[in-house]
Amino acid sequence: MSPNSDAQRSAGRPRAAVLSRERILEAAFALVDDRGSDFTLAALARSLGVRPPALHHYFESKADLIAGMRGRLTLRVGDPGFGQLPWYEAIRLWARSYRETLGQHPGIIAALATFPVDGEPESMSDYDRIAQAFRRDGYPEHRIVPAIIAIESYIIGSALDALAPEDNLRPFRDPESTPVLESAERAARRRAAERGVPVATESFDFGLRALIEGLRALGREELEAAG
Amino acid sequence: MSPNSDAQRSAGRPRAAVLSRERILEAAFALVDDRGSDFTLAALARSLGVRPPALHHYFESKADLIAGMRGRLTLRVGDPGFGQLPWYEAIRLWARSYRETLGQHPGIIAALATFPVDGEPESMSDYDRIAQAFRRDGYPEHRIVPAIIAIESYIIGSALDALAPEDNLRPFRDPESTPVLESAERAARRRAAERGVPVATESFDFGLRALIEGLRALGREELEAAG
DNA sequence: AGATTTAATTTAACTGCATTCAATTATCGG
DNA sequence: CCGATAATTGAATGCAGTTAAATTAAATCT
Repeated sequence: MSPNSDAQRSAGRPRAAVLSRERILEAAFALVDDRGSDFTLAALARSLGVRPPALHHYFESKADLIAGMRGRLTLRVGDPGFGQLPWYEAIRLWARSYRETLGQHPGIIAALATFPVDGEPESMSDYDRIAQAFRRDGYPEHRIVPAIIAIESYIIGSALDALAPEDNLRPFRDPESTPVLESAERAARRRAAERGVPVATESFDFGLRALIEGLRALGREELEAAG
Repeated sequence: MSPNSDAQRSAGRPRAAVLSRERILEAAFALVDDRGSDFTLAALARSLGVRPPALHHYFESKADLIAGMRGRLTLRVGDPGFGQLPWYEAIRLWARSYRETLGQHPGIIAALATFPVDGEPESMSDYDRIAQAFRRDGYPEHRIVPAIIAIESYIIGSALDALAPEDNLRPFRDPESTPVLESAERAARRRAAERGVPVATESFDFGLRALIEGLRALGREELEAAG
């Protein structure tokens, strides 16, 4: 938490190591979560009481650092029990957890979206577990991957949507020219308020339920059609 | 098309204007579509046979330029007939068109996602037309906006997913550790090949149908429950 | 224990980017 | 034809990520 005492370290190896991959990642998340400060290596180094090039000793590049952050995120999502629950229940929990994890670190979303993915080996086994659940429950083989991709796309799209400066800018919209949208939005807000949840969360949940329902229905349909 | 003859223009106003907002936007799309070349003002200026500062005469900043590109994109999506068709048919056409438009300019997706949105006034009236169709068809008022957001999130997430370097990196994945995923993916590919469409398109369409089906079902459900 | 290698930093420097400012040259309106 | 304005270039600024070399400490070897 402390911005570090700025007793300028002079050149040379310090008695005890100041940095580590872990410490850097931790500070990176703290920085990225802090709206207002921009996510630069200089700012990150400053928050660690260190000069920018020191970071390159632990991460080759900024892209490498972000890849590390991604890895940490997927670890946090975890497995809600694809082994025991039917896919459509497990994946709902998984999606909620995924979104919540992304939502806790809004700054990284754009970075994840922007920076090239270089074949995240860790998260892939997660996806295999999910695919197993679909197959076990008799989902059409050729629809398993599309279904998983659909859900992930929805999650990431929702996370990005949540990034937009929302309420700050909404008032600028001219209520005269979009009356229906306006009143529909009020209704949605009222509903979320009654439930005591943020409107974005209520909205996300509704769409998620719809998507999963639809995936179930289409899966059943194709099985019956195939006889 | 021509990369411009590089007869260095010397300082001062030229006989006829070399640039215009239109010409710059056109070149910007051409540049952003060209994978490999990165989307910098310097590169854009070069493609127009001009020095970088000249661009600032027409666009205050890069963010401003990107806002201009966004405006052009929303124009291209257009209205598939929300006035005549039921919402669930019109929105399917709209979603396809939206995604295709994004897909034609993959480079801009990340930019759109990354750069701050400053309250696009144009596209909002589109959303109002869509909301009108939902209401006309008796969709629950408080679910109209969530439904629209769900679909848009799905589209944007899908567009981003399509950005990932796909087939280039997939082979690196260890088939041993993700056998189910592997075979499911082969099945999906085979299916798409039979239909003669790109696998990403087939996958997008499946998810879109599922989402729309689910939104219809949940809408009906809530009406009956309230009924 | 001393010499050598390796590790963790800093300092200095480079490159490319968006952007700003002043200078330059042309057109346009009176 | 003269001043104002428009469209460009040239030079310069500041910040980003990165690289290379210098510096100091620890770890390893003999």
